[in-house]
Amino acid sequence: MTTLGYALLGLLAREPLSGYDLARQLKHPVGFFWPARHSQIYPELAALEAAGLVTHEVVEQPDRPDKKVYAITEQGQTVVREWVTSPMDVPSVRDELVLRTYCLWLAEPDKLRALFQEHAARHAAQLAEYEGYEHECREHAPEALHDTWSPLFAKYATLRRGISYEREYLEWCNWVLSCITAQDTDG
Amino acid sequence: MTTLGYALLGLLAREPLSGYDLARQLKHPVGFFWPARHSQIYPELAALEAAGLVTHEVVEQPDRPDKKVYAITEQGQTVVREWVTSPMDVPSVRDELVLRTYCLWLAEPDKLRALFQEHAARHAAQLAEYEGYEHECREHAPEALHDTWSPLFAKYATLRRGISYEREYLEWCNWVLSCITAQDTDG
DNA sequence: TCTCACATGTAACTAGTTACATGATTGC
DNA sequence: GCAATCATGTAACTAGTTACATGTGAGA
Repeated sequence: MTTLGYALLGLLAREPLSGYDLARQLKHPVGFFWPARHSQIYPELAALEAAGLVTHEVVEQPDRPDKKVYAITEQGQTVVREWVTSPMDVPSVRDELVLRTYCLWLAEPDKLRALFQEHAARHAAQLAEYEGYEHECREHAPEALHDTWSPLFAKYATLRRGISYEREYLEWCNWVLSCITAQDTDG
Repeated sequence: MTTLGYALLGLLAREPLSGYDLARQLKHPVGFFWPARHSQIYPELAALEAAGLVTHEVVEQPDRPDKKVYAITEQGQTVVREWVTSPMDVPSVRDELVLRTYCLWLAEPDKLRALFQEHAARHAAQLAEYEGYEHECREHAPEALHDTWSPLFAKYATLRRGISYEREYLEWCNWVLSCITAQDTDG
């Protein structure tokens, strides 16, 4: 089993979805922490079905092309439930901006400032998007936030992580900017 | 050029190193944001040399096996300097713990608590390590922190990022723990 | 003698990306 | 007629991981 396989099972444990819908969810909002393209999703679904973890039925749509709607099986539910709390190896984080920061002393000051300004803007935008989702969550289902074992709380918890991650990243970008701007005339 | 190639050039822009030394640095401290194994590093060095970005000389050591010490060329310096501020596509972040969090409603409460306790401990340990490096940095070369275009400031800047990242992650783990512990009897 | 750190490589595999490929239906 | 969204697939490539492979020298 690949991690993507578990990701798909996790989504299908909430509701039956087509490959297309799964691809959409793996862009927003799940895609913020586990993105995947359709070219990876379709073969993975076939593998999950071969393993007996999901089934599909073809749903005919009058106004749109037919689709295959996948549903999780009993066995699939067992597998995903076990996975959630199974031992995890230390994840490897790769961040190209931090790598570039390690080499920042080589760069031209003006271009460097532009780079960090761009990233600050990106993270500010992402933060705003997460905060929008969080607001929706609070408005739409405030009771879910108190039921820790509801799917909605799980979504809320990932949003909290996204928000604090982006806020922290943004603050760091601004700190770097303040450092490299203070020494404007040195470069 | 791969990102690893630039990472190696960035390290060699600071000082000449052997493949073995590069591998060590790509575990600690650079490895915290761009890990790589020796099996990837040695072929990459050969590619960089073929492209004229680095050269090597064999250094004989009386007490240890001979080694190839790589040095960056003029051309290599130009390439790495350009790269630092070149346009960057939006990086894709994959975090399996956040993915699992999205599925946390499926899990057994006790096991889930254990999972988050383990991760909280990991991030606390990583935070302590970064803070140790930062302390060293401050003690050893306090003047570097005021010279934004020194290699030491660049290192310090990545450390600041590591520290705030780990602190934020740790806080989030503890927040999740407080949520799932408050509802102890529900599961 | 055995283990550890130093030192350098190759081979096989896996996950993920990019590109290729097809086709329905709606709205401009 | 053309572009956009919905819908599903395959092929080729790239980066990264795991495993295989070899050898030196120091110290216990």
